[in-house]
Amino acid sequence: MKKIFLKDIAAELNLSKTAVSLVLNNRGDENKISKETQKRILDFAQKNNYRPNQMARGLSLGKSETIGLIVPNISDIFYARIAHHIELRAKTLGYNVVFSSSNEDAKMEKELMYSMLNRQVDGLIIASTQKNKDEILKLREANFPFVLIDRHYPDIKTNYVIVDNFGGSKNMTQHLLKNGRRNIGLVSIKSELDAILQRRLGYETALVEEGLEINAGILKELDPFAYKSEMKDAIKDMVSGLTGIDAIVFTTHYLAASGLRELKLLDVKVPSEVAIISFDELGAFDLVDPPISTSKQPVDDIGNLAVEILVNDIEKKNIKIENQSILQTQLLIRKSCGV
Amino acid sequence: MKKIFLKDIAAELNLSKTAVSLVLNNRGDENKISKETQKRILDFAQKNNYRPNQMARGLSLGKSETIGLIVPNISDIFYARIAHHIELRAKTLGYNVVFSSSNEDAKMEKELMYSMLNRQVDGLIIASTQKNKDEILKLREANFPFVLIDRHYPDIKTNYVIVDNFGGSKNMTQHLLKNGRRNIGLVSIKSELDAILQRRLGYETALVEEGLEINAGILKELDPFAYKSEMKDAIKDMVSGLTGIDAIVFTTHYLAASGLRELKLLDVKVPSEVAIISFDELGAFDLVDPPISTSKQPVDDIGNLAVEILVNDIEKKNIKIENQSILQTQLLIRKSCGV
DNA sequence: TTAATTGACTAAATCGGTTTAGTTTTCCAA
DNA sequence: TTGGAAAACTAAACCGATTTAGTCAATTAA
Repeated sequence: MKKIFLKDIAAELNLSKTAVSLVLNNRGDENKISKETQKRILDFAQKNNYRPNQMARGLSLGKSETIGLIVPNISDIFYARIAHHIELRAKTLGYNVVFSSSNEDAKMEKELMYSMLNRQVDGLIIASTQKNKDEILKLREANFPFVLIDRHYPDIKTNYVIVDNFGGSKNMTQHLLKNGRRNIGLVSIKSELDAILQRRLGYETALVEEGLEINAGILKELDPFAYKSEMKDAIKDMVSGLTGIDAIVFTTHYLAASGLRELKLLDVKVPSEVAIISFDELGAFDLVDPPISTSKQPVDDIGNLAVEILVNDIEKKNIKIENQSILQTQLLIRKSCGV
Repeated sequence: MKKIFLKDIAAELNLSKTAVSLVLNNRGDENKISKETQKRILDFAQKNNYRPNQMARGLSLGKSETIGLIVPNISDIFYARIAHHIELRAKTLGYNVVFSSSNEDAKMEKELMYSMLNRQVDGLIIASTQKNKDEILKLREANFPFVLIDRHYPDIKTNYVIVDNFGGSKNMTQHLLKNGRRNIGLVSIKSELDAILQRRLGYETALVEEGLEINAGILKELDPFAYKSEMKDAIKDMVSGLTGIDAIVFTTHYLAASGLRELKLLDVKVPSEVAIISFDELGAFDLVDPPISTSKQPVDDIGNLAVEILVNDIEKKNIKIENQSILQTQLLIRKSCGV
């Protein structure tokens, strides 16, 4: 069975490429192709398993029915899940997904954006490094459809779907306070990501509102790429007699996992000596010893909404969708914070 | 800054599209374009940020410098990790990656294969449902480059990269035997996947070689989509007085996670009453209570090797690469099996 | 009876690249 | 001084679709 092209069908049926193309694109009626001819074309195409060359189609139409997805790292379960939801939703709307990981590298991200644009994606969904302001502005200027997820540029007005990082983090901290913890540390990453700043701010606000002081000594910010090695000292320092904390808020799941590992190595009892809680969760946080409480992000909603906003934009449907969405996280209380 | 095309460059510099195209594809020298002209073209293209339309290029060249990746589910951490390695390796070799999830559905998988072919991917990497023999044969017949990963078709000779499921599973079981467990159950999924069959076979072989009988009552095969709800009964049944097992082998990570959940609900002590071990692992198996022993798959090697074999095939480089690879798993012993 | 309309199509341009088969001009050797 | 080769290009075909602007015959309206 060899490949068959539009012109083959046309030749075989003694018709023009035009007629065949129109019919196969469901525009036979409006172009007054007789019912009979339509049937002949459809049947023949079906029988010979005709599938249009999408490159040719894309070139001609100036679009590709493809969405580009750029995330920091597809092997991060959080982004993998979002990717899955994006994929599913996109498929139901007739779009394919091309993905790539930026590895938190601004240059790479920029490269990927252009690479995808050259591949004629119809729109982009980006969990950005937040270090490509210029490129984002260019995209917007060019009126190119895109949606930011997870991370947005606070001072640029764009479509985005993020979560309430501030609120989620404040909730977590308040929960610890409510349970009598007074000396709560924070382990975060060194980063200018707004999401991370907001989580820190949420933590601080909860403390301040409770009339507590913020103690810089128990506020650790680790290098995003070296957090595993830096974690040992950070934890050791926090639980030492000097600072003697009774709880830790982790601003992201892999920090919590790593932190718990260190706590165990130091034989610190969780939650009796130190309670912990994490923003976002890994797959098995409910199985961990102890099960870790989290502010869970609605990955399904993030993915679905992003696609909907994007496709709405691409197809200029003007269905009214709120395109600056801040979703709420869900506080899941498990043993790790003592109740 | 508006988009600039080949013909714009040509017009601007008073040259032909041919000259510009040749130079931009690094074929100026062999086509005797003067150094000076080459420099003019290169400079102008650079300055104006020229980026060729990949659809046009792809249409013309009949290739796209894109690899298609089909996995059962990108939100499964196992496939997400493989995807990440595939992506990294592909990028260094100049390829992009398009991915899609088949959701274990043969029809969907077939659909995706054709959809990607229509998008002119240069090659495919597939973790197949193993239910599309005909399509795989067609691919092979058409001499289309592809590599199977994780799951292969045992009776079709193709490129593949898989792991030694039999050996890995046998090792796990033998480890439990060595530690004095005699009544070892198996929890697997109902599936014709060769990988799953091999894992079961490895388990059975270990028992038989030890002179033990295989007891169908403690060999559970759950529905792949309903395993969560079926797990409760399966576990309850296995630990009941009648069958009274002292260990369980899980053939995949999510079964282990789910199974452990149920064991905890039933207040079965792991590993003192029942030891467990799992083929493959989630991100946090070392943090779980108790840390779960596993046969760990080399996801990085799987991804890298698959890309190498594929690109070698695409580019017909004939570098000698073994293209039927069976990689070894690594037995990681943790507390869950009692030592 | 004739012009206008409708029905059922088609030829050729187009999308933005790559590539084949030349074309000029210059230079050098016989 | 002339023919062949080399240097430095270019015109036009091509990839496989979509789309614009028609064509031609039959029918309808005036």
